[in-house]
Order: sequence, then C-alpha cells, then structure tokens
Amino acid sequence: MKGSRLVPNCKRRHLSKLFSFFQSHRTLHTATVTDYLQVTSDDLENERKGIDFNALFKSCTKLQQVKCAHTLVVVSGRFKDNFLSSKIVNLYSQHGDVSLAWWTFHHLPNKDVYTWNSMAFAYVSHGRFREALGCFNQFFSTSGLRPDFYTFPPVVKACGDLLDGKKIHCLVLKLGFEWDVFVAASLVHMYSRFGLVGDARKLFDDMPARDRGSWNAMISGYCQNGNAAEALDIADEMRLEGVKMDAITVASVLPVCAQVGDILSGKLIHLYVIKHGLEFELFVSNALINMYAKFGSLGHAQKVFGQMVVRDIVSWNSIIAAYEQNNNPVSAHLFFHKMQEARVQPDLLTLVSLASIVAQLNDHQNSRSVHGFVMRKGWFMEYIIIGNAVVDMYAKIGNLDSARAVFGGLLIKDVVSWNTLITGYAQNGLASEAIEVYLLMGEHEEIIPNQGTWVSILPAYSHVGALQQGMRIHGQVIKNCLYSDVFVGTCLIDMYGKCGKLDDAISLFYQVPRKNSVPWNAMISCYGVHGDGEKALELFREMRAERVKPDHITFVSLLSACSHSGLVSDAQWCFNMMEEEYRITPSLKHYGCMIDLFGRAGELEMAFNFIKNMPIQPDASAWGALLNACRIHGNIELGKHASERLFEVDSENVGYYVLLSNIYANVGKWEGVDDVRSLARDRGLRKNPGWSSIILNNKVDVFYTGNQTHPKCEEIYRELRDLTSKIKTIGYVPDFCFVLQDVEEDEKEHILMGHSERLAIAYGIISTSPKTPIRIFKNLRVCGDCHTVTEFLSIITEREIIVRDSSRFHHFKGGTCSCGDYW
DNA sequence: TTAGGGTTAG
Repeated sequence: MKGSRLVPNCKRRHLSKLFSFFQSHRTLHTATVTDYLQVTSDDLENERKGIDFNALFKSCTKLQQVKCAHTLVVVSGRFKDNFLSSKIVNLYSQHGDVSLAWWTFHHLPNKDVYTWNSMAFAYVSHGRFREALGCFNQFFSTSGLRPDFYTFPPVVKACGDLLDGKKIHCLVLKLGFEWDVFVAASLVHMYSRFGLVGDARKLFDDMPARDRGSWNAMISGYCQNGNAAEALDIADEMRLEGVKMDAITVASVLPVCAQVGDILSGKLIHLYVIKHGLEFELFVSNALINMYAKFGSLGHAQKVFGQMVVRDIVSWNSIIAAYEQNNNPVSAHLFFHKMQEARVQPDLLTLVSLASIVAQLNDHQNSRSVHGFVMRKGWFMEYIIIGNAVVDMYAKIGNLDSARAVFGGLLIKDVVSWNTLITGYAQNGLASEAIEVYLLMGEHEEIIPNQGTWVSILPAYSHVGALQQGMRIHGQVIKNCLYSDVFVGTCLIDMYGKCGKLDDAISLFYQVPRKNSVPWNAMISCYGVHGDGEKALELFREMRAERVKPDHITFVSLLSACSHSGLVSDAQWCFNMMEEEYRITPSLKHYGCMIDLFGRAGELEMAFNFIKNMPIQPDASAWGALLNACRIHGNIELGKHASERLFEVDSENVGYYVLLSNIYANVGKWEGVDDVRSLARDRGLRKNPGWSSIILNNKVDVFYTGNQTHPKCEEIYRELRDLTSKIKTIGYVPDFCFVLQDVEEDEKEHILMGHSERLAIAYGIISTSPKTPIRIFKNLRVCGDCHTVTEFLSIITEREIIVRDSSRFHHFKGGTCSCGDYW
C-alpha cells in the first residue's frame, strides 16, 4: 500500500487497513488530503512540520470523514494523544464502526477518563449494552481513575436489570454525583424502565434543579408504564413552571394519547406542535402518524406524512402500518411500493406489516416472497416477532401446512407463537388441531398461557362442544385474574352458550364489563342459536337502554335470531334502524339474513323482491337463502331460478345441489333429482369435510363422514345397522335425495349411514348407560335424513339427543325436535 | 472535546 510507504514509523498492518478505507472515500476533500500526504512522502520528518494538522483534522471531522481523520492522526504519529484518539472513538460511534472505535481505544497506552467515557458511550450508542457495562467495570477496577459527571449517564442507560441499576445508583451516591441533572435524569429513566415509577418520581421530586431533560425523563417514565393521566398531569405541571415542551416531550406523550384513546389531548398537542414549529421534527411527525393511525384517522396520518421534508424508515413503517392496521391493505401496499421507489430499505417491522398486508389480500404468491425475503435476511434466527408474523400470515390465508412448518422451524417460540398457531387452526375450522397444539403447548413449562391463549383456545373448545375442557379454561382464567377481561369473558359466554349452558352464559354476561358491543353480540347470538329470538330482541333493547352502540355484527346476530323465530316485523324494524339510526350500511350478511327471514316465513315473493332491490350484487348466500326457502315451501319454479343464479356465483358448493335435489324429491320429480346429480357429477363436487364430535369421559371423539378409522368402528356400524332396521319397523324410510352420488340404493343407504352425526350418536349409545342424554356437535348443518333418523332414534332409545349444528340447537325428545324447522 | 429524556411491533 502507498500509505505504508509514506509513513515508515507507523504500523504497516493498521495503516494498510486505514488507507483502503481512506481511498474508498472518493470525495474532493479526501483527494486533497491524499495529495497533500503524497507531496510530503519524500521527507516526512521535514514536511510534517509544514502540515497544518489541526486545520486538516478539523475539516475531516466537520465533513464527518472519520476515516480520513483517523488516518491523519495515525500518519502524523499522534495516535497516542488521548484528546485526538477519543475524538476518533466518538466519531466512529456516531458513524457506525464501533469495532474501529474499539481498535483506536485499545491502542492508546495511557487512557484518561474522557477516553473511557467515549468508549463506553460508543458501545451504548450502538445498543451494545453488555460491552458498555464491561468497559465501565474494567475502567472502575483497573484504571485507578475517578469517574466524572459524563461517566454515569451512558452506563445507567446500559443497565440490563434493576440490580445493575441499583449498583450504579449506589456508586453515584457514594461519589456524590446524584445532583447532576444528566445523572439524575438517567436514574429517573432507569427506575421507570424497570417499572418502579414511584421510585423514579421520588428521585425527580428530590431534584434541586430541573431542566427540560429532567421533566422529559419523568414524563417518559409515566408514558412507558402506561400511566397516561400522570404523564399528562406532569406535562401540565411543566407548563405551569414555564418549561416549554420540546420535540422529545411531544414524542413521548403522543403515543400515550393514542393508548388511552384521548383524541382531544392528541389534537391539542398537534396544535402546540404547529404553533411552536415542531412539525418538521422527524420523531414528532412519526409519533403523530402513529397516533392518528391508532384513532383510525388515516386522512390526518397521511397529511402529516405528506408534509414531511425528511422521512426515515420509521416514517415509512408507520404510514404502511397505519393502513394495514385499519384494514386497508391496498393503500398499505401502495405505500410499500412508494417506499421502494424512494430507495428506502425495508426493515424487520416493514416485513411484519407486509406479512399482514399479504394475508389481508389473501395473496398466496406474495406470501412466498415475504417468507423468502425474511429467510434470506436471516431474521428468523434472531427475532421472534417476524417468525410469528409469518406463521400468522400463512394461517390467515389458510395455508396451515406452511404455518405449521414455519412454526416448527422457529428456534425460539414464545407464547405468541403458540397462540398464533392455535388461532390459525381454530379460525380455519380445524378445532381438533387447535386443541392438539394447545395440549402440546402445555408440555412446555416455560410457556405461560396468557389472555391471547384463552381467546384462541376457547372458540376451538366451543366449536367441538367441549364443555368440560372449556370450564377448566374458565378455572384457569379465574386463577389468572382475567375474568373481567372483556375478550376472554366474551369467549366464555360464547363457549357456555354454544355448549348448551345458556344460564351460565347469561350469568357470566352480567359479570363482564359491557361498555362495548362485543359481549352483547355474543349473548344475542347465543339466544339466536337457541332459537329464542324474543330474548335476543329483549337484550338488544337493554343494550340500547345502556347506551351501548351496536355494530354490524350486532345486527347480523339479531337478524339471524329473528329469522329463526319468524319475527318478521321486528327484523324489519332492526334492519331499518341499522341504517337510519346507526348509519351502518347493510352488508351481504345482513341482506342474507333478511332473505332467510322472509323465506322461512313463507313470504317468497317478498324475499325475491328484496334480492332484486339489493343495492349490491347478491352473493351465493343470498340466493342460497332463497333456495332454502323454496325447499321449505316447495316452490320449484322460484327454486330453479334461484339455483340458476346461485350456480352463476358459486357452482362448487355441494350443499346447494343437495337443496335443489331435495326440492325436486319433495314433489316426486325424480328426473329433476337425476338432473341435479349429473350436474353435480359433471362439475366435480367439492367435498365438504363434515364432522361431528361427542364428548365422553372428558375425551373428545371426532367423527368424519364415512370415517372407518375409529377403534370401535365395527361396533359402531353394527349398532347403526341394528338401529336402522329397528326404526324402519316404526316407519323410517331413507331419503336418498340427500345422496348426490349416482349409485345403487344399497350404496346410498350405506352413505347415509356413514354421516358423521350418526356415527357419533351410535358411539354415544354404545358407550353410555341406557337413557343417558347424548350431546353431539357438528360443523355443518344436519341433513334432513339425519334429522328424521334422530327423531326416530329418540323414540326407540328413550334418550334425549341434543345436536348443535352450524346454525342452531336441535333438541330431540320422544320423536320430535325443538328446532321447529320444516324438514 | 464526552453525557440524560423521544417515534414503529407479532
């Protein structure tokens, strides 16, 4: 290397490294320095005298050319100068290369306090807290020097736990540095960081002098502990003492306004920001974007973002997350593109948002790209958050195999990882897999279940009707003092309701906070499932009396409850109120409920007119509801029309073919049944995996249709054959229109016999003592033939049989069912 | 010459 020839006194190895850096900086300034050194190469000793070292060094530092400055120090032989070397350490700590900072520091023979402080600070500013503390300990035990005011603040910041913090605090007291405003502020912050905000406040109150930094430390202490009221109070106190808020104060307080939903304070602070010219501060703008995003005020968030002169990765992440978290993945994705156009490199949090965007868009192709990008970056190894986000992404797009694979590959799993997978299975209707993962999680003692766990597992248990297991979770919830949590409470209400324990659901409902619509919706839905529309309406009136604002889900539950109970005029009252009073635009689900309501009540013309007048395109559920009504009331013509429209929008759902075939069969039009069968066969039926579950001795047994893998399979089928021949003697005739396969009658009977609820009922009969009631849970709706069979079974076995299907409870007793539906 | 307090998270 040229450089090493220039300065024979310097260590060749170090110089070559430095000069390669030096040469890579091809700025005008470095070129000047290089030329200057070249000229002096012939007789360094003589020429050295002529170099205006100080001027060059100053220019280098001013232009942040730290490597040039470093080279200058080394080639001029001044690297043993504490002042200069410490300056280099500081420069490196500002400009990225902490290892070069250490190298400079390490080769200084006689380090002074300033040098040690600089090195510790370099580590702290790079987040390498353990090394910073190590540096301090070494300084304290080996240097024999006395720390100064500058020593403590970075070291206090580096403390990883309360014990470290207290040790440093003792040392501060022992050496008498506690009244320095910087030292005191860092201690205040340290105590708040470890949750001891009271101790922090005591230190703050004892301070003889406070500057803005001290106030900021105390305010941020409250903010980070979620004490919003105290934070806002003390900000007020600060104002009264004549200390103005700066960018740091504002950036600390804004997230708290968002946290506690105090939009008024947030907006007042925004006004303050504008008035005091803080709106172009990066941290302030970023905090404003985040606050507005949490309030759902995307227009304001975008306005702040648009007015920013300088944006960093946090600004981009914030605006992307703003749209992503307010369910606007398209705009979020657009901002991601703009970020790429601006050549800003995405970081971990960008990818966390992107994973969610991809999931919301159900974009299978890009889900792979996100996964690949994260893998190439090696982030899975280090950060749980992104691993969990990818698991969640796959689960949300229904790719549970990939979700499971990514989950399995995570080196570290936390409770969120487990919750994510459980929720993924549960929300994709795979309740037994969700339960399996939950039980597996129980084998890992280090994973402590939390609110998210209960909220993910309870719907799975209620889905399969596992009352005992659900009750056990209720016990754990009480033990963990989460019984007043509105989300856990709502899941418990739902679980008791869906497991047939309506009374328990109600008493729990009156124990949880009922300020928002969530628990009300669950309870209204419970009444609906149990066929009690009147009670659902009564509860809705109570909700209005308590001034709780209903949402779109409230009305879906309510309308569906009315439709099953035939409460036509009440439903119309609700439907009108939804738009007129609550300004909720009806969605397809609401329209579907209304069509179902008119249809069940026999008002087929009204239902048909309602569809024709819909302001949005009717979907399969709308036509499906009409088709079902046609089946109930035997209207072939309208049924045919409905099915034609239906098959235009969804030609794959096997259930609709069954409905149509049933319409023809009910009026003896067997050629129509045959037509539907061949139509279904030609189009290739999508098989709906139907299952039923039964719980015996705290164990859930799940039966799939046609399932032959159960250990007691033979006994079950034998019992079913016996029972079928018995019920035939008292009038049962199999209804083959529920079988769409074009096979012989024997085979059709066998297919019907394999329906999952029959397997579950037969298993219940052979496994329990006579006359014990049997409870079955089922994911789809009970087919008409199974309904008839169960009515007969309730006669010959003298048992109550309770079947909860996807929409309601059927209580069979003495040959009749409580559901009131026409089969 | 060096220090404290600040924005995004599954």
